[in-house]
Amino acid sequence: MGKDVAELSGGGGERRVVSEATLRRLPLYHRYIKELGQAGATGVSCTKIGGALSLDPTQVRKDVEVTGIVGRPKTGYEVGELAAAIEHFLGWDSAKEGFLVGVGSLGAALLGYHKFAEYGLEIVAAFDTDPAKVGKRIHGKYVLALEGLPKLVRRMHIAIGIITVPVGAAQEVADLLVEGGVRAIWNFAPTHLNVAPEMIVRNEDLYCSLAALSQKLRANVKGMKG
Amino acid sequence: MGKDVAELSGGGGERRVVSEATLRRLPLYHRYIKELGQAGATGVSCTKIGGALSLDPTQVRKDVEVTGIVGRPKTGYEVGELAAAIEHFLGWDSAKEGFLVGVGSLGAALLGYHKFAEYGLEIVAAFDTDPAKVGKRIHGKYVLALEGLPKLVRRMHIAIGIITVPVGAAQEVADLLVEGGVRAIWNFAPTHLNVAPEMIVRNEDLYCSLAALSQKLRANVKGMKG
DNA sequence: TAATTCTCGATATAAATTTCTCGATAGACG
DNA sequence: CGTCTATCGAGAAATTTATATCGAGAATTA
Repeated sequence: MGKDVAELSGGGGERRVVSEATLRRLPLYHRYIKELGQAGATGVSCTKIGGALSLDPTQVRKDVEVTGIVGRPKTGYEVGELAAAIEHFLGWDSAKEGFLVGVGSLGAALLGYHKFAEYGLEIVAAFDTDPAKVGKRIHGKYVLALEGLPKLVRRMHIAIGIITVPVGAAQEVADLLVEGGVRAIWNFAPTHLNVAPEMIVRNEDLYCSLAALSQKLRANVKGMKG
Repeated sequence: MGKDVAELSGGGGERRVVSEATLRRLPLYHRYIKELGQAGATGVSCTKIGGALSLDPTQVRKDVEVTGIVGRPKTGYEVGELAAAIEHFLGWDSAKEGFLVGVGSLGAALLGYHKFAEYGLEIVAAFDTDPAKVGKRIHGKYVLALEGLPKLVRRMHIAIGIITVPVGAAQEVADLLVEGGVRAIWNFAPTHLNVAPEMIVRNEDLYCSLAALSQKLRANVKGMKG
């Protein structure tokens, strides 16, 4: 249940399975080699990437391998090629459209993240129940009433729903998004969503993150005392 | 390098190592049993938790075990006890103070998350370089000039630094926080921070998260086609 | 042109995590 | 009061993930 892996058809038609950990590291590599490219470099090696990001070179190589790119001994990879390979693998070269629901402070902040477009996501509209917000534009995106959500999702073939509503409304919104036919949900509400298992759900739970940090801090203190 | 585990002295003085994955799941359990408690329930079983959160019951049991709590067969755990055990284990019962640096839209949104206090973090002040923001109050928190940051961190014994500045300024801010003596950094800037290895750094990289979602979506489409 | 060095790619090893299996015990029920 | 069921707790197995090792090929240098 809930294996943290993703399947995809590889270049030759065979399928590969990629770990969640790899998926989280690939964007880091991409960002780094982009910087290198802007600095004028043309080649990268896994050793170099690993050194810059405090990671094991072997691991970098394994991660990079899943994109299907092949490097050359001594040289490594060509910066542009590797960047393109990662972009393609992660699906950034085929942007998907998304709706954001819940224009609170976090939702509004996300609407301002215009760089999402570079990462395969274009937020085309926002939704809220607050009449004071409906009809306005925030960071250039129109805020619409929640009622029309499912129909619009279906009509516009929206693939991604972003939930930035309070906990109490999250499940309801998720249901509306699923009803409309989104295939993935990016959930910023700190709660577990009950949706069909084939739905792609990604929980962005700040409290969970904080918990991990908090625990490490506590363990750290105890460790110093003892 | 970078083992994702945390040590802590257990109840009897021995040390346990907890995986990052467990650390991320514990808050989910806590939230669920809190809901149960508010609904009037007094007892929970791992089976029940697992069922509600779509997780394996055995895994829930293993996770819960690290808090040191002991359950009773047939009954499970007492709701209040389990909640308290998780809270203590995660360090939520001993709040740490933090500074937030970078009062952009995301930073301002985080300043409004008053619930952080329940999770062991109290943001006591914010910092920014923008003179138009300095001196104002946002969500009740004062915005101060960046210059005084290290001194104030040291004087007030601030443990946590939250970075919500643009990428270009992140490393610089991290250095200031470290200089002041914070022990943990919660980094929302999409970049790798170079700090001493004993520092606790938690990266909250939305683009990486989005990448994972994007890739799964792409893999999903391919899978359906083929 | 040959030696050297660096890095990829594949294989093997080790570690960690999740899952499974087995008693043991407490509560429910007749 | 005895039987039955559900759940904990602990140990073992299986799966995943990360790390280390080795050989081969390409660029640099002498």
